[in-house]
Amino acid sequence: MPKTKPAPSRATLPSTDRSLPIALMRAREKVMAPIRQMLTESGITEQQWRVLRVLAEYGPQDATAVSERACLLMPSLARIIKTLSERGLVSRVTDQNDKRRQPLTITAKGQAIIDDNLAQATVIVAGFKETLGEEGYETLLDLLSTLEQSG
Amino acid sequence: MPKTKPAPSRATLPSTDRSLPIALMRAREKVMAPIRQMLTESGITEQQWRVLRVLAEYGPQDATAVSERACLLMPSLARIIKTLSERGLVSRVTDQNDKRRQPLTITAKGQAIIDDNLAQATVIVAGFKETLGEEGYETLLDLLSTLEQSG
DNA sequence: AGCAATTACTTATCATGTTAAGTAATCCGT
DNA sequence: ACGGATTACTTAACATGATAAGTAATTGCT
Repeated sequence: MPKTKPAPSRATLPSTDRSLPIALMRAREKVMAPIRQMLTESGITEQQWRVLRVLAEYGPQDATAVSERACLLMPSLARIIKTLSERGLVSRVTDQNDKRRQPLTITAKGQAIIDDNLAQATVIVAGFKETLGEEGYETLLDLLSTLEQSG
Repeated sequence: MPKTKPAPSRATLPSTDRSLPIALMRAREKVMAPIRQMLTESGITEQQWRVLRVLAEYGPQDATAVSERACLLMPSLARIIKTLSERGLVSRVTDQNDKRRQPLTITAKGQAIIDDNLAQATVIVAGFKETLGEEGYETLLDLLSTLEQSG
């Protein structure tokens, strides 16, 4: 970050350097960088990875559930599912009890991607955990959780 | 979040519910939601707002500096600047000492948007600060900062 | 001076974020 | 049974995220 003159602005702006939204963004950026790099080698994006992980963790479920768990908006998810489906990483069928729903299932091919990357992903996250220390790590997750559930 | 069956996965996945990347994303989402809503009424996006804020806070500077401060990749920023420039919210000229550089300046019209929204933005952030408490808030920023500067 | 390496940006391409609107199926109260 | 909500997605349109490649100006080494 280049250091130039102070602030010629009229009002007293809360510095962007100490801005919560930006701090959250930078931290996330830092954490995701190595994970994204890992996933690139498997030919999938971070969001596709989240979808596969949710399906692997919670089992077959419809798009709305995946949306909440993977933190993806439905329009994005619709596109992602289409891609993953075409590539044979997930499969979907129409629920005959409620034809609006289309339960998703991870395929063996999709599970293989999880299996191939899980260990390394765990190591990466462990690295950050070590950076913050066990206590700091838990504190951070708690604070983030508090934020998320506020309002 | 719907609660279904546990995990039929082969390996022991670290639960996405306690995943650092996802927690960061959800928290950011929560914080930005009201800010985005506010900005929508001014007809600008969250990213455009960050660019204007950085220019207001640090004064005229070229795109690379804005990129780092506003946490935007250069390709995204190039498009945003084009838009903001066309709308007359920022102006850019070619630096005659180094014709590669194009220092950016916020216009009066751009500054007006900052002035119109600054107070409300401050209130919104103050709300989250209150949620976490003064101590928790500072702790959170410190932990995020530690993360960002690690590695 | 001369040329490779670097810097500051731009363009291209594909994937996602975001909001709004649309569609089909299901639910619900009367 | 029937029509107005609601639900589970899908499409559309525009802006941004991310990687790669391209361009022009500048730097630095010989």
